[in-house]
Amino acid sequence: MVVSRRRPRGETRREILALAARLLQTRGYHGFSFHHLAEGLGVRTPAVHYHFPTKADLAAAVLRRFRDDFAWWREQPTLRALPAHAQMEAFLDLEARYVAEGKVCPLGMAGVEFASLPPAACREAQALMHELRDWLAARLAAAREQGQCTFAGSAEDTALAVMAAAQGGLQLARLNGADDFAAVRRALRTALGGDPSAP
Amino acid sequence: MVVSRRRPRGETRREILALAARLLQTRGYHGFSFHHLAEGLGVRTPAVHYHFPTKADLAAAVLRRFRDDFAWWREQPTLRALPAHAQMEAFLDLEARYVAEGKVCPLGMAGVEFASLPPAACREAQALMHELRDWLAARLAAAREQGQCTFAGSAEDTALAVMAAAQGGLQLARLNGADDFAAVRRALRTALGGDPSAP
DNA sequence: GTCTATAACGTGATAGAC
DNA sequence: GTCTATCACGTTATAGAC
Repeated sequence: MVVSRRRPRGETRREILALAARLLQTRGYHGFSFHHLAEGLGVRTPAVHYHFPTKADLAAAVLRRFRDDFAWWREQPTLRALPAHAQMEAFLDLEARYVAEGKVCPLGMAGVEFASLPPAACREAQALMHELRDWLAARLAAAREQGQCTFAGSAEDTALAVMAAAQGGLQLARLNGADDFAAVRRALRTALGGDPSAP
Repeated sequence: MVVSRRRPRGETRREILALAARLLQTRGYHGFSFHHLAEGLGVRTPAVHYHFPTKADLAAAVLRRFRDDFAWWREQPTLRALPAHAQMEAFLDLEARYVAEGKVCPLGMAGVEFASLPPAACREAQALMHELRDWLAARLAAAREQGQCTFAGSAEDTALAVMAAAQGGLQLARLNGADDFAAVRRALRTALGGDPSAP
């Protein structure tokens, strides 16, 4: 016999993670509360605590899910079929979507609030950063080797610069409008020796 | 007759602004309280409220002071005597000092917490961003005209990219160590056509 | 799994003495 | 200018019923 539920099993947990991710990317860790979460989901705060005992648990889980999502995304056949430089553009497309949603990069949030973030959340953010850096550096190195890019300097330095420019660009876009992220992206394309007139 | 004070007139206000700036750049707006300020200054919280009635007032005043400091800095004769590209390097030196102090760029903090920041603070941050962007774009345009840089694309786009990379680099440095800011800076020099082996 | 109720605490802010 | 005392409120978190 099936007991009726307002949501399927595991659905509330997923919705909490999704809303918490959005709040983390728009208001920062200290800028939202369990009340924001509960209100947004149509439940009470203890329901949230049932799924994530503490706010620190929740933040770590959200960042962990960013890592999982990235690991999944980068293994997609449709992505892996693309040339290396197009894979990097696809990553910048992800960031561009954040702009449209008024969000910043989770690594930007973590960087700004690092000193006041729960330790477990810091560790997840650091792991995400390493994974993203290594992936980007590999794409950049391959793109240069295959003549799709012409940047000088090491792929590792360049990967960090691309990450920094992208997350900084998201933040500038919040201060001054989405065009500023587009401007940063144009400058990035120019600097990497690709085609600056691309979308 | 002079009444003795623990601090000279106006000194406490300055110290509050300095400590608040440091806390804003390390913990974010929602990551510090009047208690942090009072404890750090050896006073009680109402003493802070005397100088800045609300936290919103304080945040706006701190960002206003960043604007004033930048306006003063960029007019210094010793800076203005430098070639345009060296002026831009001097700006990156300022950011590098933040790295050593474990701070992020105030514009990064404002970008991340934008949606939960007091309106007056948002306006000051936006004004600072515009002033910095215009100054950087002018230096970059002059540097290219005088053959000190060789970047392609518009000076405005490039200025935004430099700002984004610098503030993103500060945040990455918090996650993974100061070397990452140095790496971003190297990549920046390479991309702008300067000498990447500079300090 | 979600609820009501409540505890325990931190925070922004004010009143009024000194 | 700074203090003590205090307030109102929001926040994280728990207990126990359903």
